[in-house]
Amino acid sequence: MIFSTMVFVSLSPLLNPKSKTKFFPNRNQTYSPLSLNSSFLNKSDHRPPPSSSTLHSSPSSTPQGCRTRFHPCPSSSVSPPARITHSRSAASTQGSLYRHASHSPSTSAMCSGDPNIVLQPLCRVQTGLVQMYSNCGFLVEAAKVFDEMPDRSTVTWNVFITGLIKWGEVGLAHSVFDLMSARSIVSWTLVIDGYTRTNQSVKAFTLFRKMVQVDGIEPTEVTLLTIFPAIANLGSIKICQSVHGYAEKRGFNAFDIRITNALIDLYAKCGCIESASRLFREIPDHRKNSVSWTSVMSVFAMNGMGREAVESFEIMEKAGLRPNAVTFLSVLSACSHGGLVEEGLKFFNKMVNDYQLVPDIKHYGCLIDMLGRAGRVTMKILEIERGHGGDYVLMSNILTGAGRFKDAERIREMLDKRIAFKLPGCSVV
DNA sequence: ATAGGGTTAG
Repeated sequence: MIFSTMVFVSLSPLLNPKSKTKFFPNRNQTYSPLSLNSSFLNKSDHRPPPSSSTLHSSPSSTPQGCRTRFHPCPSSSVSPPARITHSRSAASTQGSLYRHASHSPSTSAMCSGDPNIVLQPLCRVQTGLVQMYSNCGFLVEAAKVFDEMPDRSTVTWNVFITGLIKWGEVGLAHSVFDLMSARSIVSWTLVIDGYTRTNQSVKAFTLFRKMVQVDGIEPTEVTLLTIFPAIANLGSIKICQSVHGYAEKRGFNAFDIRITNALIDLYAKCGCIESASRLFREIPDHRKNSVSWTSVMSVFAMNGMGREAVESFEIMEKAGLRPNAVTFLSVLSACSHGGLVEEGLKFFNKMVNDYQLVPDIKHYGCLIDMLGRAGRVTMKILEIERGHGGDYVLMSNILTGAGRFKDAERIREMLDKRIAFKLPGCSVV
């Protein structure tokens, strides 16, 4: 079939054994998923060294700037023993699914010879295979199954595109997307999302615009939430406004609080504080959730409006909404920028004691920044830490990173003393 | 059967 050949050609980099290693950068042992008792995917365990040129046809493959969850590590997410287990079940599943198909309720229909009904279960099984391989990072295997499928549904294509994007092959995913004859909104969203997450904002927005303007396809709320970070990255208030208008016109804004919250953030990042806070004010109170408040607090934080952020926090709390770690980060950042040291410390206390939230490096970063402006850095932080069993080592590392070797040294000493003090206590118990 | 992050320091 011509179509199949086209797909094959476009996937040839994936099917090229030389490119295999690229997908398993952390793999320290090689074995194939179906090698145990499958012959239809013949794998070699002795592959030539990676040849990046076979795949890097465009800079889009560059993983730099990608968010981490975008590039799960194959060897950590799927451990070798699990893989072997998986391999066995994959191979046996294949058989059992086929058996299942022959005993399924549609057996009579299949016997009647209706090709559509016969093909559907096969397509689904193979789609499942493509998905399984894609999720595990076995893109070559996924491509092979995909290529050899006699019949592919839109879901098959989407599943394969998902796999390619998940493992950083956005450019390749786009090529596959281009070959589709019937793209669903999921297909578009996937590729746009791939570009957004790899910081290819122009490509993301170009594709989004093509989808809406040329192909006349309506985005879903997921598509919009996907395109917002790209627009924020472009920093264009004009695009921000036009997308906002679109969302408003289609009713997204009214029916999905997530869209409104994301728009607040988008306006702020495009430098339009007034629009951001107006958008927030226009949300009916009963629809405001903690993310809405957090978003508006971060708008205040960006502009040194500490008082307003503190005030927002209090209103939010009174409304019975529970702040999370991000909420506290916003308010701490606002306190830091607004010079509200006492308030900032109070919020940090509240976070740890009242809400039992564990501060991370960003919270400490805010604290350091805040206290750094006021002087007295180390002792103040240690006061907090002593009360709440915080992480001295983390603190010490932060200070070392900031060039405060002397302070870091002192913290280590205190840590040692603390351990020395604690040990006898433990032995009594 | 397929997307599925509202908000994350400096």
